[in-house]
Amino acid sequence: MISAKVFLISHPISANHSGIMKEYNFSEIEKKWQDYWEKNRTFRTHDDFSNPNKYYILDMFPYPSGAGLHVGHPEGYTATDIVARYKRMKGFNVLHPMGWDAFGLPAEQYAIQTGTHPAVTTNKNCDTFRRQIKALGLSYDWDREINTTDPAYFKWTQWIFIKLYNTWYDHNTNRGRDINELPVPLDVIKAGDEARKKYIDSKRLAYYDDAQIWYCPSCRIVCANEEVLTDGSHEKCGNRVVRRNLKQWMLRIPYYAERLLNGLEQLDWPEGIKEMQRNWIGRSTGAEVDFQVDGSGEIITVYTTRPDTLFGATYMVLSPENPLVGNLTNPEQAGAVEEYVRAASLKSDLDRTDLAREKTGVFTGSYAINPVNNKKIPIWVADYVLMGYGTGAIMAVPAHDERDFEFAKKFGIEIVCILSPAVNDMEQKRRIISGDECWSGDGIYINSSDSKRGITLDGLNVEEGIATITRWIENRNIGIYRVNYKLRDWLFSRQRYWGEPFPVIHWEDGSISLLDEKDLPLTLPELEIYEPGANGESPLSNATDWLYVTDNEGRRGKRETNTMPQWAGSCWYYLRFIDPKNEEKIFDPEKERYWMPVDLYIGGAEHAVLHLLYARFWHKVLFDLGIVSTDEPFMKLFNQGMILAFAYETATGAKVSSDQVTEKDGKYYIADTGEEVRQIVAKMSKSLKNVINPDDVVRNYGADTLRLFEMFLGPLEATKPWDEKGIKGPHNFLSRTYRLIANGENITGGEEDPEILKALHKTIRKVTEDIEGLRFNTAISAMMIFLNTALKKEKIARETASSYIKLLSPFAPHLAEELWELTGHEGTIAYEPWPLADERYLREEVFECPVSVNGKMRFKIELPVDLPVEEVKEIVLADERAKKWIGDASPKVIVVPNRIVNIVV
RNA sequence: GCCCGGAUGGCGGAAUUGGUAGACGCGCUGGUCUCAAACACCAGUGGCAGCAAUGCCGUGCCGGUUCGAUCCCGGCUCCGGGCACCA
Repeated sequence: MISAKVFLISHPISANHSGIMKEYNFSEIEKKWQDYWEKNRTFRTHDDFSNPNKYYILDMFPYPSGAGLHVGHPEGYTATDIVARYKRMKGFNVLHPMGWDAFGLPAEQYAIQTGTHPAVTTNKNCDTFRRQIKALGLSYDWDREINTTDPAYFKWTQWIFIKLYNTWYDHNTNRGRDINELPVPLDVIKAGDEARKKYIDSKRLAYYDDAQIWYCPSCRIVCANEEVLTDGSHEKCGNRVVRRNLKQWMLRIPYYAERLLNGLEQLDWPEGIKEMQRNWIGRSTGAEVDFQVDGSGEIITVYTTRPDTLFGATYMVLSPENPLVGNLTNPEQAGAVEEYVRAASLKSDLDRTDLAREKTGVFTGSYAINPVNNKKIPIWVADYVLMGYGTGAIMAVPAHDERDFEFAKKFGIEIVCILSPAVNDMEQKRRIISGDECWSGDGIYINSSDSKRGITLDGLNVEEGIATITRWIENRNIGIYRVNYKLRDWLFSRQRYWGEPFPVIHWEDGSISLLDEKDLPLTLPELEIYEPGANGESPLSNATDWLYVTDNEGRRGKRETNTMPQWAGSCWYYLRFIDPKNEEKIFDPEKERYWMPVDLYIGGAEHAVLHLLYARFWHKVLFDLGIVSTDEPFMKLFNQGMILAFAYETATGAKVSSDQVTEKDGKYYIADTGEEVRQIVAKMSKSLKNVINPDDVVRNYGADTLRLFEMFLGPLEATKPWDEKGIKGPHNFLSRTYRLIANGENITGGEEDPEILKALHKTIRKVTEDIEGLRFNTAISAMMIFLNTALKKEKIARETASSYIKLLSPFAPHLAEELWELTGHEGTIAYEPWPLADERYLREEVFECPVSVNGKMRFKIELPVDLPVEEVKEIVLADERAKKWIGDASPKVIVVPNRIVNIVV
């Protein structure tokens, strides 16, 4: 011992065995290879149609915010990059592009405050994002970079808008068609040109109309239904939205509801996302039923999913906005109804989504006739019925609908139970039948027959009842089977400067025309003031030079001053990546046929409904018009989970900025006051000051470590907390890898140790399977296990090292390139063939068979693989350790071949 | 309220979907190196009892099916996400 110490002291450098050891200098390595890739354009994608194996892998492109990247971005980008690099090594022609969804409010807000043109801000932000992304070593083909704010790009966004305008939906063939092919009914033609134009406009997928829409006074912008949260606030700014009537561009997405719904089935998407889209589309089936109004010629048509409960309909409700309200209100009730309707319109402005939601309503004084039994039922007005869904009127069945029940109870309206419920609880059954409790489940009809009208439901169950009554209604011509959707027209304009201008002119005679394709793009004018008007005018209304136009005949017109919402650019960007520089066409159809559809699309779940539904809608329209070759754009979708970060709050729940907190003995305190705070995990946000910037991580540990760490954190889809303490693990793994392989002395030329060989092939198999399944955390763990095995041996054959470097290369590409070079290879590793697992090395002859007694593992015994069951039993029962548990009993033995033996005593 | 997820050591998470629970990593403990520390390296590490061999307990809770349950079934609790007067 003593002499050894003396020896070591006298040779301090050799303290780390094997002489001079090169250290893992990640900054140098990463810089070197990023320069190499850039210089050699290593990841440029060629439209090589001769390779039938193409793989289009796409990230949801980011909005380049001023704050730059946070560590959530690299998570998805690293995942796609691993797959892209892996697929290249598998011989696929890979399309893996990146671009910027760069229209948006923040740049415009900044322009309002500072007068800086949004394009300037945007370009600066794009530069930052590009620099940060390049520092991560992501293998994008930068020659295909696109930017939605580039006129060369939004020219085609405008072009698609013109296509939407010139398309109608043929419900017979269920596809969109050119507006010139729209058959116009004879009576419309007879009614003249004006009527004909009106008819055609009523069929276009894009239309301009007065609509009651949500308006955010704080942002001075209209919002799509989807952008308004349940509590009536604007999802962007959190302020209250109000109802307004404004002329706006709308898209008739509901025409595609059925196709958008059915199309989901063929898609390899997370079930949850598909379910959210289904819910959003909100298909329901039922019937429209006509009710005569007593003593008047009026008819109220209602939509109901439960026509089978007609016998239980004891009143009707009109939405306050329903145009029939005026006609159906009798003079005695007029005051009360007017007051209610007025209050409701105010309420919809201020408090439409009142949480208390006590049912309110007022009687019109009129009655309707229930067609199944001729009974007179009162007609009410109540705001729990919405004008925008169904027909804006309902038949109310309080016995079998919770909302109607609540309303009827409050206003003392009759409750007639017509369905004996399928419940065992006799007391509950009694309550339901007597109308003291509501029942919306299945059961057997009672009181639901009328011999005069030839309708009998009694004795049937709900399913049979719905079918029977629907037939009866249709035969009697008082209604019709109907499919309904929650999905509404999509409000497609915003009162903003920084968006795509509509290629639209409004003429003084009230007509609208769209620009010619050859006049695209219509670019934005230069402005001094970016602020929108207080009444919802877009800032573009100030651009007088740009705004006014005169045609050849001297007719004067005004350009559309609204711009498109941010969704427009992201609705089709994946198509432009295919042929991003094409000036003649949106893209070359041959290239489109080769590259589409997107094989794998990765992004955050926050776009589950909006972006993904809109993009699918546009895609289907383009498909119907023969512009794209596939019906769906994104075959496989995967959502990466959010990365959360630690944040701190006081005992009262007040949030404390992370930079003010210090840790001591596992507890957290505010540095200045010493007050103890609690550590929580929360979304990264500026206000909590818990945003992690990837630049810092790259500087301290390197991009390869960051990539590995983000992937090692847990399953890609999981929400995970960012805890930088753990980053040492992946970093160590990389430096240990470097130490093993960069050290020439460890690399041998000859035969490989059988144990390492076996470990290698197991690793190849595991890593390959895990990349295919997007399970990067376990792939990394498999490589760590391999490294541990190899390090124990301190020697590794060159061939083995090469295979291992290849496995590592999609995850830690810089280090892999460096090691590839150090082990004597030339050029990039990016296109080297992916290693194959050789079954020969994977086959086992013996295995450690666990033996359990009564289901509890007791000991292990080495057994040959595939030993016949009887022999296994014999060997196991003969074992001393087994005898200890069995004693004198004669046990039952269950043998699961090559897996486990269970002795039952 | 409804619809989707989820709950496993001190922590992030594994587990071939009915067959050895806790891989891998962090952290922690001990050791080597160091004047010392950091780094690195080696060993250990679910809890309880025991010097130990070993035994008992253990995958949010209660119950069930099974030779055997983290996994399947029934009933809850809590957490995350989405939707919400959609007739």
